[in-house]
Amino acid sequence: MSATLHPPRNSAELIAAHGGRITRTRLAVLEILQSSGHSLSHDDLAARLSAAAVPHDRVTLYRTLDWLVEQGLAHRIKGPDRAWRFNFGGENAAPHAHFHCDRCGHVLCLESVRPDEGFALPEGYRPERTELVFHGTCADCGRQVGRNEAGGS
Amino acid sequence: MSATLHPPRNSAELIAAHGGRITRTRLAVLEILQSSGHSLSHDDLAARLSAAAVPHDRVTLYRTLDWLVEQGLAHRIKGPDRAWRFNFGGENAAPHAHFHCDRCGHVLCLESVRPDEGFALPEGYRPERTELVFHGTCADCGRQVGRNEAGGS
DNA sequence: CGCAAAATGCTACACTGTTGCATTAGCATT
DNA sequence: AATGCTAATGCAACAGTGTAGCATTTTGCG
Repeated sequence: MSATLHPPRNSAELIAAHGGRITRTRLAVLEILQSSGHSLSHDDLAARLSAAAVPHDRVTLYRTLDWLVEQGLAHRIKGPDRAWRFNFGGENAAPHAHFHCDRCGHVLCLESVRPDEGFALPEGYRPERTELVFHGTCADCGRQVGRNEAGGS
Repeated sequence: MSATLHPPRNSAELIAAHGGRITRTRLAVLEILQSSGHSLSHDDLAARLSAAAVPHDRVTLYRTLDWLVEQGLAHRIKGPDRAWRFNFGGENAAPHAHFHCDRCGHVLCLESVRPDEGFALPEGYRPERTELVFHGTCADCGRQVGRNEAGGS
């Protein structure tokens, strides 16, 4: 949001730039999100924190995620199940579609697909936000399937 | 499914035609769904059953809804919250978009809007099903807002 | 350092949905 | 109408996801 010549680069700077205090959980979560290729659920995050031996509390993790989303440092996405997914960024993210892979379960952002196409809604409806989600096989899983089929398993 | 000249009309016939036993809960749920103008959650249904003095059990209601969906007699839709919505039909329903009204909270089917438009996904993605949901103000609520604003509240 | 506010870590709870299992009831058949 | 098989129910218990309240700790600042 600020027009500094040196925007914050690392997690600690990012947090501070948003007026938040730098804490163990915020740092770790931000870094995990930044390094993940796809969105992560609360549960995924908790597992990775444990794996990294970062002590944490369920509730604090929920609150940390809420805060990151509030600050525009993370992006909250619906998953195929009842749990939210989170990924890094969102600050400068334009509306985009998502992809739920039926094979690996990952939820991916399709930045290149805009849901704002001109749909003709019935008279009287006033849409303000459009959610577009594809379900199927993602690029990674598609490659694996192709390989297996080619191999003639 | 069957090509009879006299397709089942009432709830009991519908249930029987699908090889199910005719029970209190199934009858009541089907009738409530048929007479509702918008989709209903498990909780909505439970409330209406209570209002109609139809004794019922939480679990049985869940199972009844599962069965109706399985049989194509009902249609299961995601809501804005974590709860599913259900509406009558689905048997001969083509894929269509949905509308979540931010004002009244209703979830509506937009049968006229098809999500199968030609979106250009990145290389390798194989979509099999597309979910298209609009969030905003529905036609009913839009009318009310218009009236209030015109009245100069 | 010392302080105030922010953030944490508990515990407890709410909501949505599922599982297992003994019991009941629908319905086809006698 | 009675019988019997099995679908369907009702109950209790549990699982996953998320929230509320509140005392305690930590952070960052002056």
